[in-house]
Amino acid sequence: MPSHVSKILSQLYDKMFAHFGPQGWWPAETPFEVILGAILTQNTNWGNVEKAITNLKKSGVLNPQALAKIPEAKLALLIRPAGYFNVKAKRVKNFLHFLASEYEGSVEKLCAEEKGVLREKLLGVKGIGPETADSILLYAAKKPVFVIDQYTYRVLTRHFLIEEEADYEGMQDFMMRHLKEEVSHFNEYHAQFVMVGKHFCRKSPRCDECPLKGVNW
DNA sequence: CACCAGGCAAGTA
DNA sequence: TACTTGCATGGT
Repeated sequence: MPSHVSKILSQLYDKMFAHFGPQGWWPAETPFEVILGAILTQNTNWGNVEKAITNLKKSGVLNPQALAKIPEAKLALLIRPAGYFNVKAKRVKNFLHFLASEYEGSVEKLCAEEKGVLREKLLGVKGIGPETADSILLYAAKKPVFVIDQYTYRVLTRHFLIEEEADYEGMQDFMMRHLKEEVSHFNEYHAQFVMVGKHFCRKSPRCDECPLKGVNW
């Protein structure tokens, strides 16, 4: 028996999906690329991340082994278009050290780790916070985890589905409590939140044109 | 020109 | 504990 909130969330999803169509996240060719993208896109436009990824690919270092060998300063120059390149170079290096020491440098082994254990271990890496960890869990390791971001917060608060004071864990609990635990659905739902957030629910919202306008509950 | 972008850690009081 | 600040490029 679906709860009232579950029905609302289902309506929201249907409206967004009808407007934007399937997003097919994450836009990457390999799980390792997903992980790098998750770190590089922190507070950064995805287009800039793509430039950085392209640089890594052209330099032939878009794999854990090659990337671990190049100096941090060199890495920073390659990812320069993604912004915050010095901090992000360190964060990528932190992750690579973690991958080497905990999973013998194997992304496949990392992805085979149990969900809760992996989440805690990822959060132990300096530079990987809740959103980055959950993006890795969902989009690289295919674990059923709902990713929360600023757009999620804006949509949920502006539609009075959660309180303004809600934190990351609170929003994640809310979503996961009311949705069927399914990787493909968590994947697409989060992507739809980002799309509606980008186009209609910014700091200067276009609520009158938003596909979520007129959802009745 | 101002504002924004798929966060996080470190510093301050 | 609860705020604030630094990090930085590139598109609109």
